[in-house]
Amino acid sequence: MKLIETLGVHTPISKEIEVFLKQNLTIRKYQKGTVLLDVGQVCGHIYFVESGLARAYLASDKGEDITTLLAESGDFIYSPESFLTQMPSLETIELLGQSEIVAIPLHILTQLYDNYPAADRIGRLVTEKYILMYNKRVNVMRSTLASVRISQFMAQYPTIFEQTPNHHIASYLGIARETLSRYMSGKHKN
Amino acid sequence: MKLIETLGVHTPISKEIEVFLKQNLTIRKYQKGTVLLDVGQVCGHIYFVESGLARAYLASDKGEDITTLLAESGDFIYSPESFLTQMPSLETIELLGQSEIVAIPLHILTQLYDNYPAADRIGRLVTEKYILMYNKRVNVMRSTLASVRISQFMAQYPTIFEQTPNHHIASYLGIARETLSRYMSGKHKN
DNA sequence: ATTCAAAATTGATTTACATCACATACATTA
DNA sequence: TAATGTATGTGATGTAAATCAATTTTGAAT
Repeated sequence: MKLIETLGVHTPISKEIEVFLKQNLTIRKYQKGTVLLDVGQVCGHIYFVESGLARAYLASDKGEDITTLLAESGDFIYSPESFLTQMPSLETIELLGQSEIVAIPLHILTQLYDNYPAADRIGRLVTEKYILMYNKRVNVMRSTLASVRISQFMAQYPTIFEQTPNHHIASYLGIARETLSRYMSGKHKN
Repeated sequence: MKLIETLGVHTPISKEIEVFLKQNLTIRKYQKGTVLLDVGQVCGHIYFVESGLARAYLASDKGEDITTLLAESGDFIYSPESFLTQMPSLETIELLGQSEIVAIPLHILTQLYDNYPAADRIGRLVTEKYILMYNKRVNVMRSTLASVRISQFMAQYPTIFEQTPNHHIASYLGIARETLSRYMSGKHKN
């Protein structure tokens, strides 16, 4: 499991925790288009992408949906709003390609945290890493220029960039799909 | 200490931890303009605002600085990039008014986490709360319209909004100060 | 292979906002 | 209270990117 590996990056993970995780979690293969979480459901799992690609999105007022998160192999994806507050989700989570996913149920996570104090630390460190990620993302989003947003994204997530349909990336970056297209083919003014 | 109160919102905080914190941390009063962290220093503390107002900012290439965070009474402020990686900070943290601050040194935090397993959980929960905050912020930043950013900010942080100079809020939201000014006085077209 | 739908490209037009430039108001210190 | 700096307000102008409108390309399904 890549998941175990990923969790162990910050602190070595104890044998007991590893066993607990292996006993309670399984990798499952899903086909492209599978919806892991739908609008209105309470997000009861954190999903870990062992392989493949997933995205979360909000249905906007005007038809078009807004991609809020893209996750590749080694990333977690879930609805923070819904999972952490246990309120119905506004987001949908779907798979962009055939993927292997480990779904971590909330109750298993709770058991983990309650039975293995060291797990809280792992959880904290993982969460801190995501703080850094979000922080970087806010800084990218603040820069008005589409070109900057695009190049930063390409540099940071080359794999996601090449595997994800352009219009999803555009909405993730908060720009029009036509704009992304023009920058990609070098047909913007200047 | 408001800090103790704030930490206890999610999980009741044990007497031992409370004592440990009270023994190792103190509220200090600083005057307006005090710089808590300067560019190039490694961020060695998390600052908690007991009262007053603080902001973090990046010096941009072109004169103008970019406000990255505003913190009011009850908020934490620090440079996540520098604190979590222990690399020199790109950000400056300064006080916008006379404030009472609790500076939490990294080594105290480490002691806390190492000696009181329950502290990891508190840390995790606090960190998770910030995930929600950042998540919301990314969504605000994605909406192109300045008017939306402004009204969301006003609704979410009314106190900060009224107490902070407009140009800092503008740069926090990624818009020109003139634009904020126009929206405030209703002199934008439409 | 043929058909159909979804995605990407490209041009024309519009617009929200940045930028520039200056004026006014406010605050801080001498 | 004058003087200097800092913050805000307002108009004029320019521009990056949104929007509108087709068209072409790609991909999926039968």
